[in-house]
Amino acid sequence: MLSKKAKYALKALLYLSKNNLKGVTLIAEISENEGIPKKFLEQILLELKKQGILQSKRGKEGGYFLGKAPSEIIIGHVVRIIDGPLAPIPCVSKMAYRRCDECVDEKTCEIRNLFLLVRDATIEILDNTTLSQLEQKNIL
Amino acid sequence: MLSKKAKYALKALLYLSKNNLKGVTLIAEISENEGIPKKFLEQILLELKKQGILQSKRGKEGGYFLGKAPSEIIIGHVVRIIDGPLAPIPCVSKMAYRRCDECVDEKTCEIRNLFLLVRDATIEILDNTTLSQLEQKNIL
DNA sequence: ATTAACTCTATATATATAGTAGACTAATTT
DNA sequence: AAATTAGTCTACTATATATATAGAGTTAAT
Repeated sequence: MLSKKAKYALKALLYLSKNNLKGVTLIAEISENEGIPKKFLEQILLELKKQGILQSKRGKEGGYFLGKAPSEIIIGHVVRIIDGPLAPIPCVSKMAYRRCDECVDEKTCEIRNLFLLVRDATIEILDNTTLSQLEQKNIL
Repeated sequence: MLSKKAKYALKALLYLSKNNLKGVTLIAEISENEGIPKKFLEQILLELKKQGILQSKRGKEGGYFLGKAPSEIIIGHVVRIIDGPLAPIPCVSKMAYRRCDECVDEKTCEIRNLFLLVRDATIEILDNTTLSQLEQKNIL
């Protein structure tokens, strides 16, 4: 499940990507144009900045801009920053593995082996899509 | 994300499938063997019964048993019964579609078009796996 | 000095998840 | 018929997560 927070993050990144040549962009501008609550968006952008996805300029004439090229920003990475692991259950997570309490033998757990496939399919898509590729998806 | 409830449901179905020839199985037995809280499991099995996945016999000598053959029980169906839609966002859901509040043009929404792929990949796996196939997954 | 804009921490509210409790109903055994 | 066993149903509670909101603090340009 993609949270609204993560969806907002992706919307903001798309907006920033489209406006990247113009220099910095205000949080308020993104908020208004994309319909995202401003104070909520502040937190999201700050987190993306701390993770190196974005950069910012403070004070008057300040704003946000991309921290790297759109072709270098991986969607899976962004979603993980905001929502945590992509894995549908903790026991199939690479980044935040956690054993199941009840599980006797993980290797033979049928449910785990099935949802490993789901994880792999999800990761395959999201870790192989960059922000610049995402921009192209506005046409079917 | 697969909830613990849905994982419990799948564990219970696997257990019932393995014991299907023996006749009925007690909730208490499944609970003890699979480490699932009994009263919680009651609710889960009841829901699966209402949806035709399971059948039960009440009173003394009663218990649960599969409502159809393991090869007829689709894992995607079970997960939907317990957790709701498989779609990662409501706007890509077939069974529980809901438009996004902020979305201007859904067809050109890049995020939607990307997560349609994720949905399709997930559905492809879960709707093409039956309970009998899941049983086979205990070997790698 | 003033203003604009990002930064940081705390708090609030709503919803979902996970689990518990107890009374009720049905079927079997004695 | 009574006792026992086992599923059925409804309500409740606790905790966590998601979705914000508030406000004081910091930085940089004019």
